[in-house]
Amino acid sequence: MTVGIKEVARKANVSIATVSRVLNGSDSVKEKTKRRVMSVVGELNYVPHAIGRALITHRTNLLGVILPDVHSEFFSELIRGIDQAARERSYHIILSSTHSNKKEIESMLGVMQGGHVDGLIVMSPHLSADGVLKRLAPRSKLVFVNTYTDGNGFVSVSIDNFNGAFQMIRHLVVAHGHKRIAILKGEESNFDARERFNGYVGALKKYGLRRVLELEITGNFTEESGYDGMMKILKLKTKPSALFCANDSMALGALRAMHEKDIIVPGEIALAGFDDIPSARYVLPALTSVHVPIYEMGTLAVEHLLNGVKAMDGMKGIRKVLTTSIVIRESCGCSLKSDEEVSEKA
Amino acid sequence: MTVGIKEVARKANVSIATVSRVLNGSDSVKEKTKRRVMSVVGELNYVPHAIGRALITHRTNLLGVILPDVHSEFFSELIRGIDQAARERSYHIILSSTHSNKKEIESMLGVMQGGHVDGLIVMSPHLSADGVLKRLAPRSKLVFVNTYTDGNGFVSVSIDNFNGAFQMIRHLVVAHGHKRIAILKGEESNFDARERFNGYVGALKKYGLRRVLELEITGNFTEESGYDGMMKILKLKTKPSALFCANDSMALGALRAMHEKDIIVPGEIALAGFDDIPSARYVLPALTSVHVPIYEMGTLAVEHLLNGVKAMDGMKGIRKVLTTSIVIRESCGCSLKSDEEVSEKA
DNA sequence: ATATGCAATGTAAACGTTTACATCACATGT
DNA sequence: ACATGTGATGTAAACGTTTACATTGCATAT
Repeated sequence: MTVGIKEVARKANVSIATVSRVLNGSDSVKEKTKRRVMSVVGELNYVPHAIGRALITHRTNLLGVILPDVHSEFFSELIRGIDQAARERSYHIILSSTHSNKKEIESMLGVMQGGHVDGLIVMSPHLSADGVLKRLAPRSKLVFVNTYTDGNGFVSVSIDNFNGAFQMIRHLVVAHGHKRIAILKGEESNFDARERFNGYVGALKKYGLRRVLELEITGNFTEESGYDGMMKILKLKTKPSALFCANDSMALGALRAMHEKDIIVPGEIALAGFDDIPSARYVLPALTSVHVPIYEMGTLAVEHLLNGVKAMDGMKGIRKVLTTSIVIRESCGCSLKSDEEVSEKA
Repeated sequence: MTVGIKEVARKANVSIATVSRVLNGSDSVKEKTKRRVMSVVGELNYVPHAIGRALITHRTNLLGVILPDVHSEFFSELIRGIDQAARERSYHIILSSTHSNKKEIESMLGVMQGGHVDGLIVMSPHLSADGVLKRLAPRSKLVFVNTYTDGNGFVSVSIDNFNGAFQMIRHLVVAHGHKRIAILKGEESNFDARERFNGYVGALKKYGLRRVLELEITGNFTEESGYDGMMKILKLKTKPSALFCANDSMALGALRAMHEKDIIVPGEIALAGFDDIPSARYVLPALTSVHVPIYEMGTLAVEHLLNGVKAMDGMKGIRKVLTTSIVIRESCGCSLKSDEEVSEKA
């Protein structure tokens, strides 16, 4: 039905080999022939058949991306980064999201082994790399994003959850003098959540504060659970003077709860989040948060996938951790203080 | 390198044809043989090579999705819907976003003609369907999302921008008695923006209000442009009593501007948006907006693509318009009124 | 015993390319 | 005139499947 290389060849009075050579910008083909072929190609509106080509070249120029059911902002930024970097190298991405369980991930890995993609980017916050990938052919090109790679020989890109949380607590302590800081953390099974919690604990320790178990509430990264968690906190006899939420969605929920109960933020309780989602700057008071370079994480993953091929073979592994930065807005109480006090760097 | 059908065949003492039949759940193959083959398949961890298969079946089980650089919430919801529906039919999607110009879209169409995908979903708010697709092979399976399909014979799914806007204006007029309603519209080239503006104009006319040119400000759907637009409005000698923004991002910007200038919302100026993004419910006052069923639009697009194949051949075309609904929150002033007054339905 | 039919399996072509190798025409050096 | 080299092009195998068609073996009917 569609026009193939043969028709082009016939119409241009050459063999299909020559047509192929022209199309692949080969070295040795006479300029005149080249022009003749190209003219026929244009005339017939011929487009090489990617599948036929892929079969013999073993390259599809497709990258697989496997994501969990991740919140919207994170999702779109990551994809944007990946897609952009991929397209610059004339790759396209084949996407599969909302994967929460092993089964689904493995099904996607099937697509991969099936030769449909040249490489794979996997984000699996609940499953460790080793756990999922026992069966994957070792030669596969693969990079993990924000995934716990317990074994070695993996390539991974992630953000520095620990330090982001650490610095935020540090800020609450040294810039504002908080001593009773609650945390709304995520689920234990979530890699990001764990690390952020560790950062919180680490900072407490570092600055001589004791952990108080009743101030450690577990949510599940949804706005809803943030609201619920805050309600629990507000029932405490001695309330915290500050609350750190392991992501912004929960912080938004907590904020809603506090509005409802007429708690003044940051006057009575200071608030800080993590992720720096767009809404963070539009709520009142504007939310102080930890900014994470999601887009960059995406582009970096692609770059590693497409450049660092040998690195994988060597069983060495690469682990790139992108640095986070805290962005100060109103909810932590900085607007209440003099500029001088606020500007505590590093 | 990887294990192929031949090795399976050899190890199971059958021909590759039989292996193929077993794998495709064919009718006639003896139960015993079937088991033997499957056991070898498991043992060798064999996965059929998708490319080889696609070459002869002419099906890749891949759907192409071409999106413009669309705002994050819309983006992720749409993808979620598409991906979900696709996976239910064991398709995967190959995604290409941030396409703003014709060139990029056509490049993606190349991938399509190249046989890599079985169908295509295209969202192109700035380019009309006819305009873009002159060159596409007519047999291609293709559905448009939120795109102006001026010609016929296209399949499209979109949201009812006109009625969403219309109803919102209607609400502002009949429930709150506004007579001087400003609009912050989007760019003329944007299909959604045009329709929403038309809805605004239509409602004005219907309720006997006159258009006032100085109340029609053009933005570009960004928060920034909403802020700027609002600043312009605030410079007017006689300000509007209400403002309708063609999307929520601009409404958020406008809200920020009003906060800054100490304008009370909705007391002095009522506000309404369009899209019902998540932030809408977290800002203060919570934003009244038009809800759009993005997820459903995605699933519907896939269903049309995969079911309504013949419909396309018939040059008839299908045009599905999803209905929108207004969601009342605080920014329009409803919380100030009695429940009775508010509950004006239909 | 031979023919007939059916169920199970095998053989080989086809899908649309790329590419190693072969061929060809021609110019150059002798 | 002949060998040789070179640049341009053609031939055919290969990639990993599916599937139309051929073949085989066996049971049943005659």
